[in-house]
Amino acid sequence: MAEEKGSATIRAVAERAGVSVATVSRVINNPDSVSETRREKVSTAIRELNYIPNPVAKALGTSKLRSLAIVVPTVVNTFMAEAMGGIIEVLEQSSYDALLFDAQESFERERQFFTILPNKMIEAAIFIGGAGQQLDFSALAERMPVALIARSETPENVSAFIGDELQGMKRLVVHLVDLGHKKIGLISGTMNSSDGVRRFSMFKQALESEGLQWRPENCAVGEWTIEGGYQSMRKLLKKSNPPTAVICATDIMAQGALGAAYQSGMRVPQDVSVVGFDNALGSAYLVPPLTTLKYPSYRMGKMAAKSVLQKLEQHSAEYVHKQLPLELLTRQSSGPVPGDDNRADASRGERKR
Amino acid sequence: MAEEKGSATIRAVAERAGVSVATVSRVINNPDSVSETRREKVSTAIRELNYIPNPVAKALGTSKLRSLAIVVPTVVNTFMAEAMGGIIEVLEQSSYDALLFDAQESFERERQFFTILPNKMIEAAIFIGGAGQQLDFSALAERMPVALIARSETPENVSAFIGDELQGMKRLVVHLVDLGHKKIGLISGTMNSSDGVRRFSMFKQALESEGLQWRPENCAVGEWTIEGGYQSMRKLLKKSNPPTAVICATDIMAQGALGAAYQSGMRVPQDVSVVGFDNALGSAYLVPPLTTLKYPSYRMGKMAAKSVLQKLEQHSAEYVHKQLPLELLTRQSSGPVPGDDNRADASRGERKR
DNA sequence: TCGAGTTTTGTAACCGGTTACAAAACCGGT
DNA sequence: ACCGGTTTTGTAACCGGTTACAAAACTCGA
Repeated sequence: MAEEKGSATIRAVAERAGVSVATVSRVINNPDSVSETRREKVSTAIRELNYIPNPVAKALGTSKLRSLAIVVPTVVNTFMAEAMGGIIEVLEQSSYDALLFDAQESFERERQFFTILPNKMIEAAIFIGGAGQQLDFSALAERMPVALIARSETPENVSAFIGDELQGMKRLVVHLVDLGHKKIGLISGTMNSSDGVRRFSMFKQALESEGLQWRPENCAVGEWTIEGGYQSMRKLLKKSNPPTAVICATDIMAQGALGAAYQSGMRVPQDVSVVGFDNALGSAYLVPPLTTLKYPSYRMGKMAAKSVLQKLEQHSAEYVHKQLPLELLTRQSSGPVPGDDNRADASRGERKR
Repeated sequence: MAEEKGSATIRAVAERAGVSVATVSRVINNPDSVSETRREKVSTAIRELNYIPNPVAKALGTSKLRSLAIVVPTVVNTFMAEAMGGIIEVLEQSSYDALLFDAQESFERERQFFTILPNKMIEAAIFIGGAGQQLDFSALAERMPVALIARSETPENVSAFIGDELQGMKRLVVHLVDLGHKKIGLISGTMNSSDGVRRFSMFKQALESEGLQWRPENCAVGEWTIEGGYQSMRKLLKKSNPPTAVICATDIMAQGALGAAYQSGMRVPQDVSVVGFDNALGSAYLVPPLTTLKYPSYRMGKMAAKSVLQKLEQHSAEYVHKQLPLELLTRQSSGPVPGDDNRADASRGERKR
């Protein structure tokens, strides 16, 4: 015989069950400390009154609102979406809710969150990507558990999950070299972001470790968007002697590059190979399907959520710093270098290395 | 000379300023009711102590936590992402935060939110899409302002924003008919969702209004995902006499269909035309660029957020029910029917209608 | 200068929980 | 039946704000 809406107070329950409010509170938070009989009575009263503890009142007492922040540079991006999906899947089985903060691609806003978050009674924060400058997370981490996904910073007092991008970049280069490519280009995001700089230097390293020369004219930078990839590819293709293969810093940008190639009448991979970087949702269904690195964003989301949750319930929990391998997914957007007689060799993967 | 961290209490401020807590509270919430002198003193104290009111304590007093829920069937989807982006952009300039709830494609979970939300001291809710069954929103709407984005339900006491899908579907059909197509297929999501049923019946209506016959063998249903679109397209293409043009219920599915066509060796649009439905992020950069309807998800997100915010600050605000036109974006994935001698005509758009 | 009317201020109760502390109830052993 | 020790229970203070109400401090005209 349920009554009213679910808005009874703990005092009402106490009265109905003929016990004190403290007892009711105990039944809810620590049942074992209450005698069988009373526990029964209280439970019944709770059910009858359809009582649900007010989370805000609870929070005021405990300073814990059971909510955690997800901070993204933009929500309109499949990488973010996947990582968020992972986080949320984990949260779903906890008592925590996720508050979403979107920096709207503004570095300034991103940094503002540092001062906003602690005042919202948020218990933990997970930052995903963000092509912005380096940020000092350790100050924030002193106030709450912090996890970083796909960011380059790794202070001691935060957990961080990132792909092994250098190794990934090397795989990509080796893959293209195996196909006979010598002139390999890069399409990346703007250089005023730490991410851009990072990918760039990794690209150089990877080329060098294959004994190739890095040439500025084979590189183009722009926005971290489809459109950015599109524009960069056009720029590259306009050159008199364009690269025969192009590595894009994200799949999103690779998609733009594919579009640009198509519109310039270049066939992929016959005329030019294009490879991406994070296996965005849908990359397998592009035309042609994109050769890329599988960046385990969903999995990292889960790991990050688990790590902060653990830290939350057990303050002594360890910080996790994990660098995950990136797996090469060979699909159709990469092929033998045009006009290479060894083509057959290459495609059979018979080259050395 | 700021002190400590931003965790002073209102009593501390009151003491420092030599006034009562009530006065401090007034300075913050209703400055005009306080005399010039005291207001000054209090403001200074606030600044000096770096005081920021505790939102939870405030919420306990006012029953308002200044947070609102975004409910999505899944967060890993560009349509959702864009709508969320719109919502968040609006929220950013308000004092509200967004809590994210992901039903994980489970109808059961989606419905659970109805009972969860009211108990979280959430002040409003925005539901985006959701290919689930019809839900009764009016009960929830009695407890808080509710806005619906791209859902078919339209109770009186909620605000709802949806594209004019029937008209959109007709445009698509007309476009294809203009290109000479007679055998037009549909790829849609499962029929146990209201969305699926809706798109399906609209498709029939649209065909009929063009004097075409609806044929079950030209239709395929599956998951509302890329993979679903891929599978459905394969099914369609395997038929002995497949449709010459296929309408997909979402761009996501269309992307899968494009992939399937490519892998079956069919050229788009030379061998088969494929069109989508919501101009997902990136559809313009697919190969070939996808002809589709621009579904203004970002804009709807903004509208929805504005409407609940308005309702929140002014209880008498009107509910908004808006049906937005869907604009046809003609790109390269649709072309004249194969082997049509009138091809030239059609592509010049000289056919009647 | 007084006092009615208006504005500003302070006191204290309240929102709905948690929890320290003390009191009450219970336990088994002599 | 009594005792010390353990477990269960209740009282009341507290978290950090808001706000009703009454008191205090200002108006300004007679």
